[in-house]
Amino acid sequence: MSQNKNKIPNDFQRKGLELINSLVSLSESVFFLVEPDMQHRGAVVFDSRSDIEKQYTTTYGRMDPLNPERFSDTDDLVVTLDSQMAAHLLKQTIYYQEFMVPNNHRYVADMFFRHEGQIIAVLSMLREERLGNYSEEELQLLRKLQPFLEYSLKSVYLPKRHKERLSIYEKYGLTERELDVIELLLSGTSNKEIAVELSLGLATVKTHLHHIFQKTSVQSRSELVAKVLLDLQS
Amino acid sequence: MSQNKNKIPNDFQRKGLELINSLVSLSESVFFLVEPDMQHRGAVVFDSRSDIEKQYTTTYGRMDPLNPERFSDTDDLVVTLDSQMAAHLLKQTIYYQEFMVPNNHRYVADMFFRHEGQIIAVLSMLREERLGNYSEEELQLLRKLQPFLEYSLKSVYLPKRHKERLSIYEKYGLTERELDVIELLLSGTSNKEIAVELSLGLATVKTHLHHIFQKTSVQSRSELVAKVLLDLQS
DNA sequence: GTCCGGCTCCACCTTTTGATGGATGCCGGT
DNA sequence: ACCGGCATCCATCAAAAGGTGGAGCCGGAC
Repeated sequence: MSQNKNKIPNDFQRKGLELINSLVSLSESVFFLVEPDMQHRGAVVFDSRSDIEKQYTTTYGRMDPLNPERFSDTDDLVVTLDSQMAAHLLKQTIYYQEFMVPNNHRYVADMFFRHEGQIIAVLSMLREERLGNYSEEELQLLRKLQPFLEYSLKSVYLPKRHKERLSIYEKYGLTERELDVIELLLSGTSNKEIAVELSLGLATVKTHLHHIFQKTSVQSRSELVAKVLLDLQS
Repeated sequence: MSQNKNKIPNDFQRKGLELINSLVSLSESVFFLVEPDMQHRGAVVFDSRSDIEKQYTTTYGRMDPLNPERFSDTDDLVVTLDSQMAAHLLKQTIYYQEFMVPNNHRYVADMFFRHEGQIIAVLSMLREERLGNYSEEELQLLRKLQPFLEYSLKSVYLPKRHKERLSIYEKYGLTERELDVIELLLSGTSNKEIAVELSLGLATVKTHLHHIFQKTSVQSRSELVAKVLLDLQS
């Protein structure tokens, strides 16, 4: 229904999705970052129920024929599911039966973004049956879009994110993990959501948070958000 | 001990206090706005326990010989307590005995800021006995500082505050009272503190907040802070 | 090897927040 | 005179957040 219901920053991902969706018909699309350890991060979903992403992350991601781990060594810009596997074989897989069918997906194309050979982000485009498969023209268009998106991602978004983490680190001496937590916190994410996003226990999130509160001398998450957001913009 | 422990924006007040404290010796100082209904608002305290301000607001403010209500019709820039009342009389007052003595205050000078004849803010300067009374030279210095502080207050800080309220109002259609609440919320204030600051019941704060959440479509205060703060800076 | 910091998790508890469904008085417009 | 929006307040409940004092594991420093 509505555009999406996602976290506040990640503007880059949202704008990118808007662009793609304005150029090709999709029933759904997802833009996520890939950490060096291949964990997905900060998924922004366009036009979709949000629990689908959790499903994917927890259970089905590892079965995905388009899992970015399988494309680290290639230099494909855009890959369709059907190019990887014959339709009749695909339809026999658990991945197709238990994940794609229930979510009404039939055709998939993934756009990969790389840095020094490593995949750092993926823009996943999903179509239900009635939209038909991606045409060669559409794939060509997508492949032309990829370089600029990759350029922006690497020259604008990632440096900005890195700069913010660095700035917080320098000011408050937070550890890497605490920075992961505060980054999500600053976009208004709840403890439970942070736990899911970082694959942590709720207790662990609270512990990190407690340390963050001490290091920044605040008494609550909203005071923290207010304080740090003002720090960052000045 | 530490500089102060106050709410995040109010930078103007803090900077003003820093200036004053760098020029004259004070044991404590407070900068607050005065609403049209003469309620004090957004007090920023320099070097002090913070509950003193609550004490003043709830109980002793109305007895204060330097209460701004008494100076609406004057054009005094800086007024000392001793200029209003002979020392031996002052020492007999409940205000002196129950408020000033326990808080270790002896000398007071208030700097008033007016707009169209109405007092809109007060910078209150407090000294313990050992610092001695304000000298005529110090008062002259303070009277020279007043015009620039008043200029900055009226030309920079208040318009900025007004602009922010207006911008939030236009975007989300909040009511006046809801704007009061969100303003404090955005500086990381808890519900209880908001209730005290606005002289409201906790229940009322929650009600306003609930309405704000609906109008801004967020599910929690920290998400609201993140969202609105980003709105404002862009 | 030992020690320490960082990361993870746990149980237990209190406080705060948020949701719900009321109630009242006020004011301004129709 | 009535209605709607606003502001105020209430009780009750559930969920989330936060504090405390642990524990185990790891990897690097000493």
